[in-house]
Amino acid sequence: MSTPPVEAFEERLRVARESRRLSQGALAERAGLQPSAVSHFETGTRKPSFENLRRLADALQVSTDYLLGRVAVMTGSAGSVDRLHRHYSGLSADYQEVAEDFLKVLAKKDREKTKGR
Amino acid sequence: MSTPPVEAFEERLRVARESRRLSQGALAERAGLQPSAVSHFETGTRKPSFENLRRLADALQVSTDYLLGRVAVMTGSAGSVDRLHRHYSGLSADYQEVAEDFLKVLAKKDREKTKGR
DNA sequence: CGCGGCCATGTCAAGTTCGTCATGTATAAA
DNA sequence: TTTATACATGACGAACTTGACATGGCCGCG
Repeated sequence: MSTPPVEAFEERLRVARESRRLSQGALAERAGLQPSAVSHFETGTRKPSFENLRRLADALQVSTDYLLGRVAVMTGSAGSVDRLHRHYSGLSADYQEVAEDFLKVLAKKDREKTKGR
Repeated sequence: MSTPPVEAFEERLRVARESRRLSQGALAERAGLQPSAVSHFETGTRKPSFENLRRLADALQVSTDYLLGRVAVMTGSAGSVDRLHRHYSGLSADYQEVAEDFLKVLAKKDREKTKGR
């Protein structure tokens, strides 16, 4: 709750690039792109294609999930939830929904139970 | 040393979809795409755009890094897995046990459903 | 047999990104 | 001022992806 939420792709690309201390031109060279292309990406006038997204992520050494705004940080694996996760991630999509609904209900029940301290 | 090297995007998309037991049409519906588009992606005749890559990853609950072939495993790390975890970690200890047992049963049921490969 | 789900493949117009290049602005150093 | 760097912006045609369909093959089920 300290840093402002960097959401959009344009901002995240710029943040990642500046954290690497690269100019747009330098990043462009690393990624095999035109300097103007990088500028277009950071100003939001263009979105990178499949291939160029990969190049940007490679050149910047960041996850594409971060660039796409799918995750907050560029860290990967968790740790303590693994048992639950193992069971859950193997489920079919339909069953994942069932599992999520069930947990939601469970959480609500739990909260009610602990209502009066 | 067991699984064949799934490298290309087309294969990874297919693997991820099948692990969720979704038809191309079902995935298309979840991602808001045409069924034919999914087919094109899996046969390699098209590459998804920026936006559609995100949709596919969201619908399949996989990382875009996995789909792009940037990492070996498809760690969820976004979306419903996080939501699930949030609900789960807030539970009291005994409720966590209930949740885990439920998930185990669910996983077993799911496996039986897909007995024949 | 026919029917329906699943999938591959193709066509079409419309939209977007591509690389390339030119131009303009701003800042800083010589 | 002159020079250099960094960046924004726009135009251009080529190449690509888009959604919306259509078509056909393959298979399992009644």
